Amino acid sequence: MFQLDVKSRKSIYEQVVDHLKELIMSGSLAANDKLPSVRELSKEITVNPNTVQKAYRELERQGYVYSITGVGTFVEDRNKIRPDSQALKDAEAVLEEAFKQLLYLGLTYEEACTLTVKIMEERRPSYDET
Amino acid sequence: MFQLDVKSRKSIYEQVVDHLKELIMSGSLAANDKLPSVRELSKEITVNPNTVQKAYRELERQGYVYSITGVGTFVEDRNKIRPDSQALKDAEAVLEEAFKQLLYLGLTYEEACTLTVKIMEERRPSYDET
DNA sequence: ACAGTGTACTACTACGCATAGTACACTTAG
DNA sequence: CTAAGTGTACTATGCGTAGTAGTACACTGT
Repeated sequence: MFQLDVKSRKSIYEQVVDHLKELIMSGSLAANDKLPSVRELSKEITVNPNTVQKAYRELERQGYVYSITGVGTFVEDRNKIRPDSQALKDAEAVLEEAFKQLLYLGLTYEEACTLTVKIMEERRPSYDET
Repeated sequence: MFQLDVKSRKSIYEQVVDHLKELIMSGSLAANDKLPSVRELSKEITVNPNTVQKAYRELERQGYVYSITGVGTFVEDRNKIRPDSQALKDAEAVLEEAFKQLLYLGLTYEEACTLTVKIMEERRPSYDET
């Protein structure tokens, strides 16, 4: 389903959350698709079932999936996912921080902007709109 | 000198590093300015001297300051600071990740771009070039 | 009935952060 | 020279989080 990066500063469950978010928001996983069960995915990516469950719980909390006891975990309709205002603020802060880091490294303002625009351009075709 | 955010996910020494980087790269601290001593700064922001020393050591490793035993720690000429290629790659990765997070939240590509540009604009006048 | 599912615990380990304390070499001011 | 202040380098300890391991229970569908 996806690969984990052991060298990442991100914890495993965070990586799982982000990977699944990407699959959902890019349309690779359609609404009401069934995710692998906690035990199944844990075997596939060789981590503890608890770690996967923690990721699923977080995804449900944020509204990306819904779970039915005894049945499975399913993808929420991505058109129903509205930007949570607090999460958006957090994401903005991370973005601003990242941009500042470029300046701290010694790049000029113009260089940093050029680089940022380049990164945005590279993400352009990946996300189709409905 | 600056304030710490106890609620931040960032560790204290990382916050110290980033704050000092900002002061250096923005010109608030001039080349060869003396930083507070390890013990002095630790008292001011009420943290352990070891924590401040860890931050100073990291800043020296990255080339932002230089230390002289028995004398103090001083600001490096910010024009001499060249973007370290590995650090630049890391910063790019963080930036890309942050941009992706905007899309995961349900923003359209255009909305995410607009927001990013806005954040860039807000940082424009802060950094004077030499 | 049974297998598979989500869910919820406890216990344990490993690791990084931060604190606390000590020590040493060096420099500068007196 | 002496003393205070500086950077530097350790050890030890407490703490929180992540991850693993194991178990248990309620529910669903065949």
